[in-house]
Amino acid sequence: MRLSTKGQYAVRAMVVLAMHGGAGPVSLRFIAEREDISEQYLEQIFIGLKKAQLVTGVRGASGGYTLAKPAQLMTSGDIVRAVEGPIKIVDCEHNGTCERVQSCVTRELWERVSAGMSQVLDATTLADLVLRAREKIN
Amino acid sequence: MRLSTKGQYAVRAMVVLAMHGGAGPVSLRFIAEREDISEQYLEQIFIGLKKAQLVTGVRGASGGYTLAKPAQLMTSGDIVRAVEGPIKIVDCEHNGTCERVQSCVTRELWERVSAGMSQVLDATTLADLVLRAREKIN
DNA sequence: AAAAAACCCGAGAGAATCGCTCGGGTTTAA
DNA sequence: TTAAACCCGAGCGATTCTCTCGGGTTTTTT
Repeated sequence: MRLSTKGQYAVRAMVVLAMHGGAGPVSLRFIAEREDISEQYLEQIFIGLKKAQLVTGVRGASGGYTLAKPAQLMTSGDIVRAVEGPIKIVDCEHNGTCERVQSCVTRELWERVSAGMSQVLDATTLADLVLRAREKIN
Repeated sequence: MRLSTKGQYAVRAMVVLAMHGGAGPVSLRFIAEREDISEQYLEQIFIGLKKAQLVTGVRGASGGYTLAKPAQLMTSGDIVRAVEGPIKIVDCEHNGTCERVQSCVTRELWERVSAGMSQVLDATTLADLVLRAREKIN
């Protein structure tokens, strides 16, 4: 029951991206040094972010990544889902048709837990995180 | 971001235990067959449950396990914590003293997510689960 | 035109964790 | 006395995680 580093790195990287918002694309090298994350690992993470249309890549020298839409319109849930897939704490195949009654009861429990997680993640926009970060600095 | 089978099995096993509550101790073999879980794996899980004083073992022939207290006084959070440790989605060592501001901001996020999970888990007692299971049967 | 910066991408390697199994106990009811 | 059941540590195969390697291609800068 633990979020992999991929999800954690993704959110941290997106905060960096959002904080350097207006000033052109931000290179992975910059983020990698700033956050002490492997640059090549970041590349993999950004493939997911790009696929989910949260960032747009700018190729060539002095390129990098920019947000694909305003930080207000992007939640931490979007980011986590982009790199980790759907937010669910257990994966049950046979939907609603369990032969064991007990496991069906627990399945409902896990779904409520997953919903609780999603609720927090979807309620927090990237803009919120940036705001908190700026408050910390001052 | 996924609960291991240990936590899932633990809750399912406890539901079985609670449903056969009054009628003496329930053997692991019974639970194992009923829930299609390895008996020896269950043993390991019950070590945790016992350590957390959620069950009491009855040794010898026709022994087994019983709930250590009423199902109303036991939450799914207690059970999960007993076998999986504290409910937290990331583990950050340096508490409140991050050198990187961004990661501290995300740390707060993960804590809120973990709190969301705990809220659901601690609000659901074992008695609730049993009630839902009985409703399903009828 | 050339070089360098940066994204793009698949494959795989080392380590950790998961999900058990094995092989031994000890205790107690029948 | 036998068998059922709990008790317990060690370990093993498979999977997943976290990252590296080695190649590209694209575009800016010089």
